[in-house]
Amino acid sequence: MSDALHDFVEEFALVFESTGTPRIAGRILGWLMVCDPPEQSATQLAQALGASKASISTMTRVLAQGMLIERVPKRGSRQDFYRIRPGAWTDLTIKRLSALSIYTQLAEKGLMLMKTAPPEQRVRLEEMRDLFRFFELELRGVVERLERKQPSKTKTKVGASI
Amino acid sequence: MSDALHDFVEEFALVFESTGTPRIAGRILGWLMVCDPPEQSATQLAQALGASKASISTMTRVLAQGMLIERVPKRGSRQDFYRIRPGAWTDLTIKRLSALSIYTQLAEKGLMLMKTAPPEQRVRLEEMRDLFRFFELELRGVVERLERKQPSKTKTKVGASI
DNA sequence: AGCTTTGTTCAGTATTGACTAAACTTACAA
DNA sequence: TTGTAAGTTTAGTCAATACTGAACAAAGCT
Repeated sequence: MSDALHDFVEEFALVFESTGTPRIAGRILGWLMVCDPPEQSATQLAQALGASKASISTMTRVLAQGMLIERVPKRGSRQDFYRIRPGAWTDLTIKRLSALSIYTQLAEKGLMLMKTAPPEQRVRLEEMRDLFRFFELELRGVVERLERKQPSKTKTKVGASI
Repeated sequence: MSDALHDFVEEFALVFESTGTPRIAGRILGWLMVCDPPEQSATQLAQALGASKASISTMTRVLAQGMLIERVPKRGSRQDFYRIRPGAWTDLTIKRLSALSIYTQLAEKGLMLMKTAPPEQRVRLEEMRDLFRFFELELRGVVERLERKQPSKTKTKVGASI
């Protein structure tokens, strides 16, 4: 693995780390974005990234649960091979954007509690709620346009947790 | 501070914590969204949230730098009063969405490194780049429509770091 | 059966960072 | 000047957690 590529993977990992995932998960993702061949065994990953088998094992599991990577079977080998799941970025980003709706819910919950409060007390939460409702609405449009652009790739699954 | 309100503030803080900010920052924000009156002194915050003056001091500074709250001067008192900055949520969310462009840049940087690689090696990064370019473009539309909706509130400053 | 390769689990380490207490500063008031 | 009320800074504690090493498990090969 070349030095420049190593730096790229590291930067990738740092960006990813800033969103809450452990650094090794980001390294795996970054590496799987550029490696040759695109499928890599756990052992290869551990070697390329200088990480322990233990880390690779747990992180591949997490990433696979989060639908970012997938196990790919390989005839004649009992190693586990992993690769970036097609559509991973689309799904991940839409999932994260959808998560904004939690702020709508928060504002609504707060307004319930302040039912009897005078209007000037409520405006703060009302503005917040309206804003995030707007974003929710806009997101629907974005997803629709994206689906029109790449018919196969957008299949936002629910339940995955990254 | 009522029990239900206390729970709300705590939930608010937890949601916020999941995006990387320390819990007390979320508590301050949540409290400032519902408190009466909407301006609160550092001492009041410390008391209402059961936090140390030290935490309040550092966190109000961070939140103020991040343009989420603002100091409001009060005639005849030398206490510092804070309140939610109008437009805070709008600016914060747009800032976070704009931050997605870092992924475009990541993909582009990777493609630079893989200039000479065969196309089938590059598709992974190309798809990623195209996707985030699409999101960047869409975001511009969203911001535009938002500005039309609330002319005064969207003035996305740069440089603030939350 | 024994050996080797691969991956998983678990206990322990080490680092990060949120939070506080206490000392320090500033500013007003009597 | 002394006292009080507010906020800031700093040093230190505590908890969370990422990561590893080593023991373990499974699965093929000879």
